Amino acid sequence: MPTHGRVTPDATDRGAKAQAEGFATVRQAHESEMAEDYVELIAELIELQGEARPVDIAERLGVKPPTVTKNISRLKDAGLVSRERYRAIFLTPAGQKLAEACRRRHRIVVAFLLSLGIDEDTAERDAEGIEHHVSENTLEAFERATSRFEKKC
Amino acid sequence: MPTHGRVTPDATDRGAKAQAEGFATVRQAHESEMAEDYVELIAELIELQGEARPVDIAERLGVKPPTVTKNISRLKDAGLVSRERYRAIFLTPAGQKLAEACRRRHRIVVAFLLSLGIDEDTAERDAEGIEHHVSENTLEAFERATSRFEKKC
DNA sequence: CACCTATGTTAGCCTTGTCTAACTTTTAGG
DNA sequence: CCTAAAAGTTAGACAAGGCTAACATAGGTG
Repeated sequence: MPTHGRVTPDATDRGAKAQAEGFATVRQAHESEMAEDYVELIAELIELQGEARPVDIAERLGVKPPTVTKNISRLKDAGLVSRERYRAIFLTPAGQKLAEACRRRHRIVVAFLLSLGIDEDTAERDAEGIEHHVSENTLEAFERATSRFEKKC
Repeated sequence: MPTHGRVTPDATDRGAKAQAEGFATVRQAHESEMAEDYVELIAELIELQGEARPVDIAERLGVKPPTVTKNISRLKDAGLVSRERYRAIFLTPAGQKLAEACRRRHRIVVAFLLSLGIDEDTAERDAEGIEHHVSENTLEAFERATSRFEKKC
């Protein structure tokens, strides 16, 4: 018997273990967020301007240039970007693949929020945070729901 | 005229400044995540077992006890919990208020995901990450959409 | 009531991601 | 082609949030 005032889990308690796994998932997502945000932005900049330079990345991320230098070198170690000192940044095949997945996810989340009637600024802002925590499962549900809403259902 | 191969922002570019603000918002959300997760869980444990003890918090968060000790002392500094050494943890009025807001948000996000046809485990998991990045605006849209779906619209 | 085990804390380390200050390289203009 | 400004890097600091190892306390039980 439990020592304290502990009771059998009731209906609202999905169990400590499941909950712990959920939090672990969130912590893991946080670890890949930096990489995802960078490659997504790099892909965007290459599309927009032909190349991604640290100064632009810093401006759009709202961080200072040294932060970008340090993080880019981490991405290089991770095999996501290729780059030589003082030159523009490019994505490796692995980086391109990740960027494409992130951009797809981002597009789906934004489109879904817009279909809910949320204004564009809010949709973009919230999507930036939400996208890293959406499972493939949920993403597909978003896609289905978006078209349902678009059909004025 | 821009120096490089830079072009006038096209339709898909919402501007560097807006984008930077979005990322700043996400970074700010990350700073309050720890506090929100803890107070939410503490409230849950108090409801479930009458008190919140570090060992249970650690188990449910999936972290080790020393991590809980350190973070609880941060929350105490922030005025969200009250507690004496070696005793159970309780929420201050400020902590209770925050916990209530978090639990409401959590409930809304979960209910919304469920209404989309997502299974319970996935809904709980994704909600854990998503809830910290949902603006009040979006939260209200979720509420509206949930009832729309429940009406089998 | 003394002690063993659970629980809790302290100390110290690590990684991530941010910053400022100072230095280096590139590059555009005269 | 030389030089100043813009861009990039390095060095070093710091806070957050994890961890392990070792120590401290509280409380139920023999």
